[in-house]
This record gives sequence, structure tokens and C-alpha cells, in this order.
Amino acid sequence: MFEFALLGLLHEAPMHGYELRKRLHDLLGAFRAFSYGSLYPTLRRLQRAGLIVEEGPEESALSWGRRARKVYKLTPEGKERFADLLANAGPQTWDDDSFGVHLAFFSRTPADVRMRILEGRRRCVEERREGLRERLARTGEQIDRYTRELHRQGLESTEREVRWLNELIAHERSEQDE
Amino acid sequence: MFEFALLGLLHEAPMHGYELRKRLHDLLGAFRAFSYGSLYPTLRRLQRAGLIVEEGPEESALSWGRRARKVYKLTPEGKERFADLLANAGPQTWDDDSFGVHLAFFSRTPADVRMRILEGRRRCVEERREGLRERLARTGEQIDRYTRELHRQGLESTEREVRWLNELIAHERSEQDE
DNA sequence: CACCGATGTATCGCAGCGATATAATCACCT
DNA sequence: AGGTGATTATATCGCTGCGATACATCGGTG
Repeated sequence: MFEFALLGLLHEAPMHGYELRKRLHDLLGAFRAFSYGSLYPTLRRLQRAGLIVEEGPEESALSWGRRARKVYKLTPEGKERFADLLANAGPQTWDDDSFGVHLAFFSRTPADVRMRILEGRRRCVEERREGLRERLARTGEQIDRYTRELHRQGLESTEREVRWLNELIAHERSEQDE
Repeated sequence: MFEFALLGLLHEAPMHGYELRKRLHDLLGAFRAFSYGSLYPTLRRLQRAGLIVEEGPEESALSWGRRARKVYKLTPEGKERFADLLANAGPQTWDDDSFGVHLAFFSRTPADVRMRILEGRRRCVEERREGLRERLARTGEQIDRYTRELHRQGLESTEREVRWLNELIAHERSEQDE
């Protein structure tokens, strides 16, 4: 997942770790924070898998004095891998953790896959909503006040998210027709 | 965190793994799902730490024919540990992952700690909200449509959560004064 | 000059997840 | 009586990601 995000980011330009992290943080803002504890290991994983490579040590002319940094760039296999991940978009693509990340890379995502992800996400949130509705109805008044409050808030926010997704989907469709 | 949840649940009654999982799922509903992959290891961890013990094999009379199950109950140390976790409630208590869990155990939480957690959570969400506002303002129109949409939605939902927390806090205060 | 905050790379141990294996029991249909 | 699938139940494996921490350099500000 982090793998997906890093590959996506490196499509913009070659970057070093710190930069990737900042860029990602900027992109996802509230949605999800990635720590260096995942960043560097993932980077090495991608490198071992041949999906990224360290850019040669040239271009030192301009920016010397700068601290040692490793700039990574995508290999053709890396680009392919990113495309594959999108092509095989499935349930884990639209769970709470990844949906935001994928949305952030939508401009680099084919229209049909965009639609599949949006609809998958909608179904996922709708299911949660139904679960909450049922739970709230089932447990009449006898349940703990705070838990009830938690579920009420959860229900409301899933309802909002479904509405939001509907708008996104509608917009997507209108663009497709034009 | 899972540790906190299990200790909290076992205050209700002695339970076996499967039951704990179901109860937790019911309690948290949409909020968070726990897999058996964390459940059983955590249970063993708690047992090793002496916070829970397997209940003796008695009372077999009533329920035989049932599949082997291990019923755990709290030790005094376990109860103490739960109280300690509440007493030392800090930042990790009110992050996205744990806040819901803690709220679900509020009826077992002292009023002053409840207030500390609610206010901590509010500050945390407010900070996120400010971050999003700033980011939305800073990046005028030039940013990717989808990312922008993500941030807009994020901002709206954090705003709603702050309002919700305000209500909870107000209610808490009104109860304190009465 | 001394300190601080940002830049930068890196590792360690732990928490939690998803997938999977295994097995007994129950409710139901035929 | 037999079969089938859902539910109850425990457990492990490898992996992802996190928080804490360490370390080093740089550009300012007091």
C-alpha cells in the first residue's frame, strides 16, 4: 500500500526519502501519516525488487554541500508494477486505509479503474452503514450511552461519505459521456 | 490498545476468545475490526503478564458436548493495569485508532479522565482541521481535483467531529454540575 | 559562538492484519 | 440416516507499518 504510494509519487519525478515523505504527507494530509519506520524499509524492499533504482551520483555540480541523500527513480518494471496494482484493483484497494491514497493518484488512474474503485468504496461504506443501522435499531435503549453516541456518529459520517461518493461517481459519469 | 480493550471487556464477565471478539465487534461496530491474528496472541501476552488467568475447568456439568474453549478472567493485577492505563491517558489514548475503543468503555472510566480524553481528542481533531484548512487555502486552484476533493471531505468531517465532541463535552460538564 | 529547528538516513522491537488450517457442533434438508 | 453448510472455536504464519530513537548536517537567530 505504501508501496503503491511510493511508486505513484515517483511517477512525478525522482526523489529521495525525505522528499517522498513530505510529498506524501502533503498529498494525504489528514488522511494518513506515514512514518520513517515504514518509509526506508519499503524503499529498500522496492529497490531489492528492482522496481526502483538509485539515481547515479552525477549532477553533483549544482547542489554540493548538501548532505548525503539517495535519489530514487522508477524502473520500467516499477511503472509496470504500478499499472498492475491499478489493473487488479480489488477489495483491499478501497478499504479505509488505502482508499484515500488511491484517490490521491486518480489523475494517473484510467477512467474505468477509477469507476471500479469508487463503486467498490461505496459498496464498502454502504455495508458499514447498514451494519450500524441494524445495530442501532436492534439495541433499543438498553445500551451504554457512549457506545450509542459512537454508533450514531459513525452512522452519520458513513451516510455523509456515501453521499460524497455518489457525487464523485455522478461527476465521473458526466465526464465520461461528454 | 487491544490489550486495553480486552481488559475492559473482561470487567463485564469472564469470557473465551471467540466471545471477546464478538463482543468487541459489537461494541465497536464500524469503528474498528479486530482479527483473530491479534486476538489470540494478545490473550497469551496478557496471560504471561499475569493480567488474566484461565478459569478452572469446573462447571463442566451444564455445558458439555461444547467444543474445548478457554475461559479467561481478570486477576487483581489485570484490574489494576486497566485502571493504570486510564490514569495515564495520554496522546495515544485519543488518536484515531484508540479513541473509539476508549469511548466504548467510558461508563467504566472516571469522570475526570473522561473529560481529559474528550478534550485531548478535540485538540487532536482541531489540529488536523487546521492543517487541512491551511492546505486548502495555500494550494489555490492548481492542485489535482481529486486530492482537493479528498481534502474538502476531510475538512468537513473533522469539522463535524469537533462539533460532536463539543456536544459530548458540554453534556459531560452539565452532568458534573448537577 | 551557541543553540535550535529543519533536513536527512536509518534501525529496532512491537502491534495488528489477512490468510489459512483445523475441528467440532448445529440447523436444516432430503 | 445421511449430507451439507453455517457457526462456534482455537491457533499460527509472514508481512506491513508504527513509534521511539539515534545520529549528523545545515541555515538561521540571539
